[in-house]
Amino acid sequence: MPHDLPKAYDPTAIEDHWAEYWVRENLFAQPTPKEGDKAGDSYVILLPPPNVTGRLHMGHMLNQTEMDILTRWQRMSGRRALWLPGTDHAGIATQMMVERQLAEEGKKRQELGREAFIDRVWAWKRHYGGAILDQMKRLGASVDWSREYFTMDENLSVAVREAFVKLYEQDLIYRGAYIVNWCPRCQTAISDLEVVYDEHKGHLWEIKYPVLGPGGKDSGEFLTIATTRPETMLGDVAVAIHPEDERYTHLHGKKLRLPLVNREIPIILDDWVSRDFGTGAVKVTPAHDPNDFALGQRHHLPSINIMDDTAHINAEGGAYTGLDRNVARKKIVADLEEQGLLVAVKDHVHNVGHCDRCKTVVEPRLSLQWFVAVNKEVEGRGSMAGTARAAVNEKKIKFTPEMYEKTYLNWMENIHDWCISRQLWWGHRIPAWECSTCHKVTVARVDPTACAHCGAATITQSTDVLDTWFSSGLLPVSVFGWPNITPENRADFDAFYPTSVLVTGFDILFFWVARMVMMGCWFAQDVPMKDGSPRSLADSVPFREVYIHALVRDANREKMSKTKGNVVDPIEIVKQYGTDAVRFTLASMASPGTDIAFNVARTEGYRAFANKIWNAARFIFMNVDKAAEAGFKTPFELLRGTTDPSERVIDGLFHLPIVGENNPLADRWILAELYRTSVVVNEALENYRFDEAAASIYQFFWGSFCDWYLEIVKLRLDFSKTPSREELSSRQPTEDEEKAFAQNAKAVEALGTLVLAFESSLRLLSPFMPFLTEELWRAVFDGNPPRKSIALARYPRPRTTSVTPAPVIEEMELLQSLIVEVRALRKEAGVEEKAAVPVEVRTNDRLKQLAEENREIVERLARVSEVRFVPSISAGLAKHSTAQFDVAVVYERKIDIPAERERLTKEIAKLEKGQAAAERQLGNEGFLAKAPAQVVEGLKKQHAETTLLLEKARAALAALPPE
RNA sequence: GGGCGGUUAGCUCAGUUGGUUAGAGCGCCUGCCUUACAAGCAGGAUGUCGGGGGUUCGAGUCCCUCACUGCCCACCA
Repeated sequence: MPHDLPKAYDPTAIEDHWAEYWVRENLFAQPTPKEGDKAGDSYVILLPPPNVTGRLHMGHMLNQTEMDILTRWQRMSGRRALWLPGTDHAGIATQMMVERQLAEEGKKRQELGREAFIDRVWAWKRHYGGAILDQMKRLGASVDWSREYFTMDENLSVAVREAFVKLYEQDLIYRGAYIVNWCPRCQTAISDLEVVYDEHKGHLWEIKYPVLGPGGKDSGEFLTIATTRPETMLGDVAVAIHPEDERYTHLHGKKLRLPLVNREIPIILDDWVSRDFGTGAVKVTPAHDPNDFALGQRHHLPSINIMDDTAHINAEGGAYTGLDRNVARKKIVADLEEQGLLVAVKDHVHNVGHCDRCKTVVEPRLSLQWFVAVNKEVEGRGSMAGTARAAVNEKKIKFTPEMYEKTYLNWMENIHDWCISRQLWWGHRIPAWECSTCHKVTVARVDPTACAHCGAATITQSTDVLDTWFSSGLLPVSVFGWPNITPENRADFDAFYPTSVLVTGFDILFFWVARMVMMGCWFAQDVPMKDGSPRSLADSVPFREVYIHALVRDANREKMSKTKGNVVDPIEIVKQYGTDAVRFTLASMASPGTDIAFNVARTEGYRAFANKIWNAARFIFMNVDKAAEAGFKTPFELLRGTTDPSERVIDGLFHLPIVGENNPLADRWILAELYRTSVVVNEALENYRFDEAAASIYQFFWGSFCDWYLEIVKLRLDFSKTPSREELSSRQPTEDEEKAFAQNAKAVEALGTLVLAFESSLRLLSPFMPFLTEELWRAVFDGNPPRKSIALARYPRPRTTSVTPAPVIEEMELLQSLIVEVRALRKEAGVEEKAAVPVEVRTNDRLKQLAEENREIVERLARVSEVRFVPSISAGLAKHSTAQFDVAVVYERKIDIPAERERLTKEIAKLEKGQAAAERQLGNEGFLAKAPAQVVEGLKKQHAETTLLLEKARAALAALPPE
């Protein structure tokens, strides 16, 4: 029995089932279009690939919820929707994970050797790498699993290699010795972006270096330098001072003796030195500081690297060789002090860079690395960064919120060359071979056997791998087949590139978004359009829009972190409240620009919403069953209006329902509200206003459909007196039975609208709450729906957005306000909840007619026994007034005079305030002259109403008997 | 040091190109198990829109300024 629903909605009872069903049936696969396929705009989203090592966190869930809403909405709107999932091999993160595993076995990766280690990582990936995608499946993400990618897949690796070789050929990739950020724990270079700075209370050590006199002997004079990293002095090759620093003019051209090392080093002059900082004299260590490196280049100084890969002092360090950098620092400071060369130790707060991945203090260090020259111009096509700037400047990529456009451009304008080599084992190995004969480098698409320069076979491949972001930066082109775009093999690329929107957090704006724009534009521009014409910048971008969403924080706005222990595990919350409730929470809090303070109180509220929908369904199904028992059509038949299962008929129903002018007010009203809601929701989604869309659906379903429509429709849902078919075949119906038939006709009509409105509401809600709506939608069709999933039905989308059927809504609102006023009066007069009382209404003809036509509704919803239309409300009755009517309940119990006086006094005060404000404006000539006529008219009307209400309220107060 | 946000009800947040007397959810108060739903229904209270100044007929909305707060970028040893 599909209609035998439990009283409370239990998400756990249905979610796993549907999640599995969607995957098993491969419902969201978007196959490669074939020649001759119906053309339709594609809607493509590339899932920002989570790390294979990842576990799903709230940020992922927000990100995925937004993408899923967009994709489901577009798919239901008839577009060729593709949401493409995959994972990132995450070089450092994954290597660390496996190293840790090895450590537990007491092993090191070096013991295994490169090949065995990589095998081990693959094994780890096969075993654990799918965890995060499994979580995604559980959450019902409507991705195309048949296209799932991994950044180290064969085809994607081919793309990486092609990109590297091509950039090398274009002279945009070079190898060089530069200062890079070195993580001694990960033992690799990392890019500037992977360094996070923390404020650190350290020291500024002032050390005096002996000035050498003639003959290279100590002159007895000293030059005092200041440093935060005394251990690097082992690599000093000079001391720099400002050329105009008068304190040191006499030292120009002199030399110093580097303490502890006893190396003779020059004093050099450079404008870069700040005279105000420290002592105005800077030690120069080109191998361990980017500024010093630049100084060294300018002054042609040597670089002395004093540390090994693990930040221990190397052979250059003399007595300190083999010491860890921190130990060396202590020892050096102690030794200097002993020699009387330590002048001062001052407290100093400065920023210290840490490895983003492992939080180890990074060491700026000179090393041989590979770089992408992002600013270098290539003849005829500008630079990579320049192209990426143009894409945004020329609005080929649109950012939401717009302000991120500025952030992006600002970064792109100050961008430096990108260090892409990593000294790791796990990743795409750099396709460069060094020749030990001629020492030149061979870069090739196919593994070479001999040096391209001298022909010698003495070549070895670089041991470095590429930055993970190099491969993920290529994803938008590589997942659709690049670089193998041939006439026979380009359908995916033509259909799906550029992708529609990138949905992501700002934390990877530079890491990933910016790199995709650079690489996407650069490589796609070389792929001609299908008709052979050159590809414009607009068609080269990797995505046409970027939607940047908020960060999910905890309920106290704190950033979630493992160390703080405030991480909310989405899977746990989902188990507790249901996926749909969590999704709805995230959607409704996802207003652009602000972070989300995730609060389970909201989720509780949306679980209640899910329950509300569930119970509305129970109510509807209860009546459907009643109707069926009485021999009326099933909702399936009602919905189709025919049993013809042809596509056209089914398609026809998947819009918004309409009812005729003769249907009761409530029917026309609820469909008008549905229409209005669907206008708002579609528009909100166009603009990534998930919050607005969610709020609008919530308000419609709960506030309009349940609170009003269901209550009203109950009056007509009467199937109880239906004579059976057998009975009727044998005799004429009696008079009572004739009445029952009439009643039944009304009931069937009511049920029809009810089911139509409900079915449409489910579709409207479906992208937000896919599980609940799937379950209920199928139940609407008695388990035999016209589509395999609600996700494949049509999204309610009005044909025009301009039409607002206002009169119906206005009439209904008038009726509602009458009911609300009566309810309030009842409460004030202390009428018992169950008692039905007569009311007196003084009003105009319009409301009188409306109230008479809908008398039953008023009576039921306001618990009224009789509506008396009177020329004026009887004396002694407490009344409420609106601009349209006065109303009072006829109830013998005495008015609570003090309470009534208080209420009226408050009301009068409020009205007076409003009246004064309106009069001030209307008395203002400037306002009358300059404000639009419609605003002035509105205010005049408002003022008239306020004045009327004020008169009524004052009269009512005066009429109150004294206490 | 440079840049970008935020500050609206007890809490979390909406509030479109300035336009009538500023909204929602949660929480709170009162009364109800009214046979879809107590995860519910009905009614109710609640705001110097961070401070100050300006522009305007009109400012939560635009401008200036101050305060508090968050983030991003840079990395002066």
